[in-house]
Parts: sequence; C-alpha cells; structure tokens
Amino acid sequence: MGRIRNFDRDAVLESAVDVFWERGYDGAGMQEICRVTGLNPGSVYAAFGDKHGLFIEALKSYMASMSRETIARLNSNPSGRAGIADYYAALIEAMLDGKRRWGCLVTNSIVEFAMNDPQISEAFQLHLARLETALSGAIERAKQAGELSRDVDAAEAAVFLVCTTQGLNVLAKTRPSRRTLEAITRHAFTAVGFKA
Amino acid sequence: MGRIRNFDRDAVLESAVDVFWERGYDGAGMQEICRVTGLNPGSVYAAFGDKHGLFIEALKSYMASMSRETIARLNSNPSGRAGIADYYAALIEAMLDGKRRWGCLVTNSIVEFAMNDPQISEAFQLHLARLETALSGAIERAKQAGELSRDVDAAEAAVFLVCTTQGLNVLAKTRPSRRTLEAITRHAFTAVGFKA
DNA sequence: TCCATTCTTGAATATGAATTCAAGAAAATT
DNA sequence: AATTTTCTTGAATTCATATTCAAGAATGGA
Repeated sequence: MGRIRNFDRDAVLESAVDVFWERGYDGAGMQEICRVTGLNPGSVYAAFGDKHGLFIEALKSYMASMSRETIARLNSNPSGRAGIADYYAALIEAMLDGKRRWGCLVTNSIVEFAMNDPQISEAFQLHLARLETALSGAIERAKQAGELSRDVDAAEAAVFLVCTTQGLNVLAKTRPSRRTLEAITRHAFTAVGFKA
Repeated sequence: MGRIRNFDRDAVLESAVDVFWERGYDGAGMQEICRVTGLNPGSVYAAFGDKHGLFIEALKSYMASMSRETIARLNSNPSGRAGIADYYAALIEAMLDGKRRWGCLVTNSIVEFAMNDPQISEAFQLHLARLETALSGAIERAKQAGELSRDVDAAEAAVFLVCTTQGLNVLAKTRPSRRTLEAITRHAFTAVGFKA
C-alpha cells in the first residue's frame, strides 16, 4: 500500500488553528505553520490542498470544539441562569489569561473575510445559529424555572447575547481589565431580564 | 518653487478610507487604491511614504470624522436618552444601506492588527475612550433629566454600550435583518436602565 | 523667456510568501 | 527480499504585490 502518513491530521489542525487564531489568515505564513505543525510544505499541500483548504478545515475544527464546549457549559447546570453565568465566567478567564486574548477565530475571520467567501460565510452563519440556539435553550430553561419572566422573548434575548459575545471578542484584543469585562456581562444579564 | 501638487490630500484620504474599510489592509491593493484615488503609485509614495503610512493617515481621518459625527448625534437632542436612541437608529440605517455594511474601520482594524502595531494600538484606545466619554456624557444627562435612575454607573454603562456597538459592527458583516438589529439595541437600552 | 524645483507617470524592480517538484525514505504486498 | 506505492524533505520556482525610478510636465521666480 505504500508508506503510511506519520502525522496526526487532527493534531496538525489544532496547531494550525492556533496560528490562524493568533495571526489571522494573511498573517499566518506557511513558514510559521510548518514550524508549528512540524510539517514540511509538501506534506501540508499533499494533505490539505492549499492554504485556503487548510484554513477551512482548521476553522471547522475550531468551530466544532467551541460549540461542543459552549453547549456543555450552558447545560452543565440545571439552572439556565447558572449555565449562562458559567459560560461568561469562563469566557472572561480565557480573555484575561488564555487564548481568547486573541479574540475568537470565528469573529476574527468574519471580520477578515467579510462575507466574500461563500464557503466560509455559510460556516459562520451555521456557527452563530448554533450558539444562538444553545443560549436560547438556556433562557427557556430559566423561564421554566421562574428565574426569568414568562414574557421574555428567548430568541431575541439570544441574539442580543450573541452580539454581546461578539463585542467581547473584539474588546478582548485591547487587553481589557477584569472589571471592564465583568461590568459588561453584568449589564448583559440585566438586559435579558435577570435580576441583579 | 516647483510644480504644485494637483490633488487634494484630504479627498485622497477619504477615498483610501473606503478601500481599506471595504477590503481590509491586506485586501487593499495599491493598484485599487491608485484606481480609486486617481493617483499613481509614485504620487502616493511621495505623499504618504508607504502603504502603512497611508493607512495610518486614512485611519486617523476616519476616526476624526466618526467621532465628530457620533458626538454631534449624541448631543443633537437635549435629552440624553433621545441622543443615544438617535445614535443607534443612524447606526442601524448605515448597517442596512450604507457603508457600515462593511462594519467599522476601527473594529475591523483592531481585529486585523490585534495590538501588534503600537502606533495603531494607541489610536484605537484613544478612539474607544472618546466614544465611551461621549456615551457617558449622554447617560449623565439622562440621569439629570430623570430619564434614568441616579444610581446607574455611567462609566460602566458606557463601556457596555461600546461593547454592544463593537458586536453590532461584527454582525453588520453578516447582513442581519432590521428586526435583529433593533432587537439588539432595544436590549442594550434596557441593560443601561432605560424603561422600555 | 529660461531656469530651478517639485510633481506626475507608469513601466521596471524588488520583495516576500505561496506553491511545486525531484530525490530520498518508509511501509506494505507479493 | 524485491517491488511498488505513498509519504517526506527542503530547495527551487512562481506569483502577487509593494515599491522604486528615470523621464516628462507643470509651476514660480529671475
């Protein structure tokens, strides 16, 4: 059958995600991608076609792992309110200390590509819709539990929270203080209808 | 004295702003910049040094005109509440029809450059601080007028509104509906403490 | 009118990054 | 073990685009 591939495709994608995340699509040179993944150009091109193809796969990998993590956190607690609080608490920590200092790969890419690339554009819409649905679900649970008034429109509130998250993703790049981030999420909570 | 320059520096900057705004820094080719401004490469380089220099000046021109417009709108009405409402109403229109479909040049650039360029980074912080101050002023006026409770923290509320605007700037690129944009600004109003 | 200076022009060049490719190495099948 | 197939390597190439430059044109002063 011939020589077997001796690198792990998923591990390579995870490394590539970091480069695109930190530097952006244009800012990420094949040279650095090769350094970080430990691959040579030839192997990258054989496995992924070209830089654009690598990026699409890296983006999908990022989206999948983020969706998974977000949904898990929102549902980690029977209380919808606590789920949303946990989600934002984790976001803030990552923005202060973790990779979220680089913003969010989806947000960064929406801005960098506008909606010029139909393939990427579709993936964005899907990802944002997924986040929105997960938030909406948590809001509905909060309503059921009496943590929130029955006449809150869950869909609208979810869109608003998605917008807040996008805003945080931008501000994260300006190295904001914990105080600033917490003030923002506190206001978002109020906006949805949760009591302080 | 020699030949006099026969183009208007400010007009050139305004055209350049549009190219950077729509395409981003990397996406804006000198070729297109020359086409749009009507200049030749040589003239651009003589006047602005290089692409980076042109960008910095274009960004400053954008920031100045946006600050001016925003502050004017926020103060266009004696009521702080009405000023903020006008500001968001105008933003929504521009996101549906106008150049804000391309997002905001500041937001786009914050994301594209992260905080790698100190010169640009400083300009960002200043611009965001200006917006924050203007919003905070309107909120204070609303408090004075009894449109808002005295114990609203104007500084925190202003930071929150800046975040919302950044989020809108991102979502604008996904071609959102009027309903979506209005739902978001309605929630932001609530979050600050205005009655529906 | 002529000169000195500065601007304009657009083709030529330089630069940097993506991509290819030919040779070598490893695995599996016979 | 030989053979075939596929992967790996990294230097060479291609390609795109920022930048330069030499020649021409317009202005103000002498």
